[in-house]
Amino acid sequence: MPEWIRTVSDTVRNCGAAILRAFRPLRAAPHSPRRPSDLPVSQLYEPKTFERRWQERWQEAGVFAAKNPGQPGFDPKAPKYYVLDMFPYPSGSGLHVGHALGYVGTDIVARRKRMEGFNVLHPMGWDAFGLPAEQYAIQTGKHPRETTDENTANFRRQLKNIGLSYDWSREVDTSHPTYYRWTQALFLELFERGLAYQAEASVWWCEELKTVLANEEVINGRSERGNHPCVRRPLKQWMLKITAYAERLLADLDELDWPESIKIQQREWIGRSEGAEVDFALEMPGETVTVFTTRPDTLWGATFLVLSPEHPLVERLTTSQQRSAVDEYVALAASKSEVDRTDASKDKTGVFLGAYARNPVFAADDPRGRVPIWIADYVLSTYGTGAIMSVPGHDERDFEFARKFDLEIREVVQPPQGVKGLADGACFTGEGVAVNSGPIDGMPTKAGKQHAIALLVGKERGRARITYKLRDWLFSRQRYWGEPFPLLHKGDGSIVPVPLDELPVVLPEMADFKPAADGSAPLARVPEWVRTTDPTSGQPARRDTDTMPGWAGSCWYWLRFMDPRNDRAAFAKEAEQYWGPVDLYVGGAAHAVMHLLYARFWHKVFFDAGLVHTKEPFQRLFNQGMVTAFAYEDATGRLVSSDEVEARGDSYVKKLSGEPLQQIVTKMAKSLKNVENPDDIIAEHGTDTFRLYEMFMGPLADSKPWNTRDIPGCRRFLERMWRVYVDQDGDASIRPSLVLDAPELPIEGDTALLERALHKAMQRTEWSFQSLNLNTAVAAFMTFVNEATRLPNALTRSQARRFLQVVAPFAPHVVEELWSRMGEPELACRADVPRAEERWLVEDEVDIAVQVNGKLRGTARVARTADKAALEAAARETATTQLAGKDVLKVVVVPGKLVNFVVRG
RNA sequence: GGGGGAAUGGCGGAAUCGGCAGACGCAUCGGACUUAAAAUCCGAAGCCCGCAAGGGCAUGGGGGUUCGAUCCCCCCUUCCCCCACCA
Repeated sequence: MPEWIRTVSDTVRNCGAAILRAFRPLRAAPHSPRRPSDLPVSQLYEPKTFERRWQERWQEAGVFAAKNPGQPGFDPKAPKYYVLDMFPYPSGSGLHVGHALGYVGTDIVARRKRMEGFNVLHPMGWDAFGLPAEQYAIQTGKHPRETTDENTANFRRQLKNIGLSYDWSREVDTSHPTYYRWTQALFLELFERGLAYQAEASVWWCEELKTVLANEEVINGRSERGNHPCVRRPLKQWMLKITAYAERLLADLDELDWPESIKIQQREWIGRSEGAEVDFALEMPGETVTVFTTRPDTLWGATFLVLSPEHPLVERLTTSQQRSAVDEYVALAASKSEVDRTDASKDKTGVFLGAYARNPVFAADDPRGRVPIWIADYVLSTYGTGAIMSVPGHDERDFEFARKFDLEIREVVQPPQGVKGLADGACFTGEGVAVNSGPIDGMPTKAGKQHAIALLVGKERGRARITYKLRDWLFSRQRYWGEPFPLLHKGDGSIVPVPLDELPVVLPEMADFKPAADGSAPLARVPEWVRTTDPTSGQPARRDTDTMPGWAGSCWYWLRFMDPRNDRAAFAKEAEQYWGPVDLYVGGAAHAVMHLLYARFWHKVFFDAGLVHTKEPFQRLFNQGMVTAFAYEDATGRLVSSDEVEARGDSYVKKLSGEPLQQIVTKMAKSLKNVENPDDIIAEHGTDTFRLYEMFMGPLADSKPWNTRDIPGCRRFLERMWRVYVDQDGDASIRPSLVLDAPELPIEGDTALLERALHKAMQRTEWSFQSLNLNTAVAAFMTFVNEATRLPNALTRSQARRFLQVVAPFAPHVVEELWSRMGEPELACRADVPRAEERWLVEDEVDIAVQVNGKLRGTARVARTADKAALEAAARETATTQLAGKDVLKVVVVPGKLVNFVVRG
């Protein structure tokens, strides 16, 4: 017995007698080639009886399996469309309704594009390597392979439950050797191109996690994952030279169809600034300290230098009188949590080194050129040269510092008229005119910068320089659950890649993969894995024991999806030629910087290597909004768990005490018991209701609260739609007028009314796809069904059929069910999309607004083609009383819209 | 502190171009059906005054442009997100 028949009959068996009556033998059998006539068919909308069945049918028919060029069934005439979700990290807690929002949105787009005739690539996979997976594994005592497999199984089940039209034959798992083999191979591409290097770097170290972290993974001195304190430590680490691509990562943003806010964030992160390096001579012969400044025009106002506490010259420059104070400060800065160090609002601190430097723009005997050297933790060792010249007159931080330590403040830029400057006791940081600046006096800031640089170049004391905030990317971790570096360390200290045909370098099995207390890599504890031979030379070698960070696998996964089972290359060139770039990439704004920047970087390296044919991976990016939740707080502002709250009409009270509560909007949180799981909604209302509600909540891009109370509205819509199709009077599976060979009615009277309504719904649906405000499409469906409910006998088979084609991407299961009941032999998801036609969208008669002085005073019904004079005449009639005794000064007539009388008196 | 986004009934939201504010849904109220309830169907409803006809006020607040502003411009308030000593 086929599975779906069993499902239906099980349901029948399990239900009570009352529900049994709802199941009646099918009578419309001649029109339904797929249905045996003895099959019980429900008259009621019961999604459980058919949703799973249609999901299996799609799977069997392979409707969502995308064909690559050269594969059987590939249609070379069909245009391609690649719609990609940001693939999830498969956490132990599973998907909640917020994740599902974007997935449902892209699924609707993918389904619609397929119906429009595109060859659609819509894949899904798992970003399964990384710290959280390992932490979770350690907590539960299970191997991360095991927990990852359990979690991905759960995610896969949840996603399938939502009826998403992924091509599951392309599923990838970044933690699987068949995938990370190619992550390693592509890393070697970067290595061979000199973009991966080892460096002794001052890096973030997290004692709790026993690993180094990238700058981006540390927020205010605490780890992004787990919120553990972090400190800086010098360690030898693998770095990727993303800074070599800074300029292109910046410039190529312009051509992308991305939200402007994301582009701005990326520009900000790359942080290009133009300026100059200036060499200040030290009082030790031949020694200089180099500073970076964006304002070389203010050199004449530099009254002291500040080095970062970590600056290499600090040790040598400190005089004996200052020694103890400096040592204390340096130690303090090193031990201080970065929370304190990076807090911009805190007081400036610092210590004088006792040493002086010479400002190169002043003559050797000019006292203004002798500047004291300080250290302060507001100067970062990792940006510019780790040292600055302080111009307290024209930089807020320097100003604050100078005031605190009573250092000289000199005005060298005159603010424009009316802007406050030093004369008013304020620091002026804008552009003005140079003063007290010798050769550049009188020059505007822009010209002053150029002249100052030319002057420095002439004296060989400086040069123009472009700096980026973007740093090279710390790419190694001393953890277990990641891609091993495919590199061998030879006895002579050289590092060679593992040959491509020896990949993957598989993670060794380890029972205890906890990080070591000293921070050494867990892989170093597997000597039989570490000790190997270099296949090229036959000499003994040691494997690199670091692993790649969690980001590695997501730096190229969209390319693997194009050709996921290729075992000769990461992806075939022909596959990339055809599918690239991603046409629509949807995910949360949380990845605005890191993932999207890293992915662009790798893609550009591949472009240079001739592996891909586009400069950028993602042509259009769309950020889905956050799904928030309602929460309730009592009079004291304390939040109350959702399961203790009861709705009383418009207000909310605490169940036990009856205490009144205030409804607010927050993030979903376990502690508030307001996290929603799609499984629960689907179990209660069905997949289609869940999908519709996800979209109906509001525009895809907006942040909006989940409200379980609203869900029945979508369910009721589907039930109403069902009743429009399924015979309510007799016991057939469908209204007799809708079956395959039903006579087509002439489009007149009520039927013409429905035709108009249908075209309106089609038009609004088309609009909704442009902005991805799919909520308005759902509203349009509801409006049509309301109309059809009012006029059940006027609905023709053609209209019923076309409506299903429009709804199909949104509520695919119920559409397939009704479609097949109508006798359609093919699957609805393979049908085409009917288009709205202009002739059905224009009305013969329209209501125009009649305004007096811009205020609505009535409406007038006029022919669509009426001319301005006729419109005005009709409007005058409507507004007779309001116009009586008034002077009409002007009449504004907007054909088809309104007439506005401007009157006096 | 900087950047981005937002603010419309009791709630979620709608309103292609500057042209009838509140579509669609939730909650609410009324009616029909029912022994009753549920479900369903039909209907009401922004707020204020009024028996009504009608009028006034309304898209966070204040100004402006316009015959006309949820929409464009300026100022302000609140909320959300991101980044925060980058010289």
